[in-house]
Amino acid sequence: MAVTDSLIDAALAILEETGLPGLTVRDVAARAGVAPMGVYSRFGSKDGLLEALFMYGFASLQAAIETPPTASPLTRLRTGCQGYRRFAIHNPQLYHLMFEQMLLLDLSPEAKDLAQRSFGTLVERVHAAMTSSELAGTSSTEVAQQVWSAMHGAVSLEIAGVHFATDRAQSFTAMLDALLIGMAPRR
Amino acid sequence: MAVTDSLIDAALAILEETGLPGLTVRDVAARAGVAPMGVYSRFGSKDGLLEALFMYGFASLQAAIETPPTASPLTRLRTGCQGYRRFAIHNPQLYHLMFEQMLLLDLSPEAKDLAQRSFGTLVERVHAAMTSSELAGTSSTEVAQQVWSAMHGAVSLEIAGVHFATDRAQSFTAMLDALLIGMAPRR
DNA sequence: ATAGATAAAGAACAATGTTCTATAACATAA
DNA sequence: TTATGTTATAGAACATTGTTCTTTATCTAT
Repeated sequence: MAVTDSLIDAALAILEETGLPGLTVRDVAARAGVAPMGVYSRFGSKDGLLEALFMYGFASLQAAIETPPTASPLTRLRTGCQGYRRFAIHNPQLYHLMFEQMLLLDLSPEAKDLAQRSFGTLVERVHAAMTSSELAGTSSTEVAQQVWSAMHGAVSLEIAGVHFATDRAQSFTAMLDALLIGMAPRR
Repeated sequence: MAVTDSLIDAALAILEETGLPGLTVRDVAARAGVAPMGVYSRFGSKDGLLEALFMYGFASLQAAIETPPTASPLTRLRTGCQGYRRFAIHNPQLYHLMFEQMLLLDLSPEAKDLAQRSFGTLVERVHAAMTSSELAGTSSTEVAQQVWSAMHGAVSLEIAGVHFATDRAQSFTAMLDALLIGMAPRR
C-alpha cells in the first residue's frame, strides 16, 4: 500500500535528518500526510515502525554488499566489505538503528532471519576464499564473524565521530588488509 | 557529596537491570531516596546524568585496560585488550551507553578528554610494540585506531547478541591475533 | 538568633507513545 | 441499488516522562 511506503520513507528521512530522538510518531505521520493512528494500524507500535526500518536497512545492506564474481574470491570479499562501509557511511543513522537497537528492540523472527541472511552472504564469501586457499582456518562462520566484527567496529566508530585517522577510508582498508593478511595461510 | 554518588550508583544499577529505556529520572531519584529534582540540581538534566555515567564508564574502562609492564610490549597490548573485553562484557549496558550514545549526546570537553585519554593509553601500547619491532607501520595512532575498531566491533556485536561463534572469548582472541599478525613486520 | 541563601519536595507543564471513540469509506451480498 | 458489516481514519483523551515552578524547610554566617 502506498501509505505504508510513505510512512517508511518519511521515517527514513526524519531519521537521517534529526536522528533517532527526533523520530516521533506524530512527525512521521504528519510528513506522510496521515494521522498518527496510521502508524499504529500498519505497524502496531513505534517499535513496529522501527522494525520496518530495520528490515529496510538490511535489505539495502544486502544490496550494497552484493558484487559480481571476480577472478579471486578474496578480491570479491574485499569489494563486499567496501560496499558495507559505503552503505554505513551513507546511512549513518539507519546503520546505527540497525545495530545498536538490536539489543533493545525485540525483533520478530523474520527480521532476525533477514539480518542473518546478510551474514550468510559474508560467510559464503569467506568460504569461497578458504576454498581458493586465500584464507586459512576451518570454520568459515568463525572467520566471517571476525571480519564482520572488525568492519562493524570501524564504521561504528567512524559514524560516532570517534576516529583519529586522517583518511578514514584508507584506515578502513588498512585494517581489513591487516586482518586478511593475518588470516592468510602460513607458508 | 553522598547524594551525587547515590544517584550515580542507582543509575548504574537501573541501567544494567533494565537498559537505557528503563532509566527514568523518577526511578533513579526514587532508588537514591531523593526527589527527581535532586537529579537536576546536581546534573542539570538527564543528559547530564548520562554524561556522568559516561565519565564513570571511561574511568572504569581505563582501570580495566591498565596492566603491569611485561617483558614484551605486544603481550602487554594483548592483555589490555582482554581487559577491554572483560569490562564490556561485565557492563554491557554501560558500554553501550558510552559508545552508542556518543553520537547523540553532546558531551562536555572534559568528557571527551577523558574518553580520549583511554585511547591515548592504547596508542602508547601500540607505540611501544612498534618500538620493539613487534608491530610494523609508521603511525601508532592509525594502528591503534584499527585495533580499537576491531575490538569495539567484536564486543559490540557480542553484547548485541549478534555472534555466531561458539566460544566468544576465543573468537575475540583469534580475531585480535589475526589482526596483530597482519600488522607484524614483514620479513 | 535572625536574615539570606540553598536545597528539597511536590505539584504542574510540555512532549510523546498509545488508546479510545465516533465517523467515514468501502466491500459484499441480496 | 441498497443495506450491512468491516476497516480505516481523525481527533480527542490518557499515561509516562523530562523539565520547571512554587512553596517550604534547612543550613550558614554574622
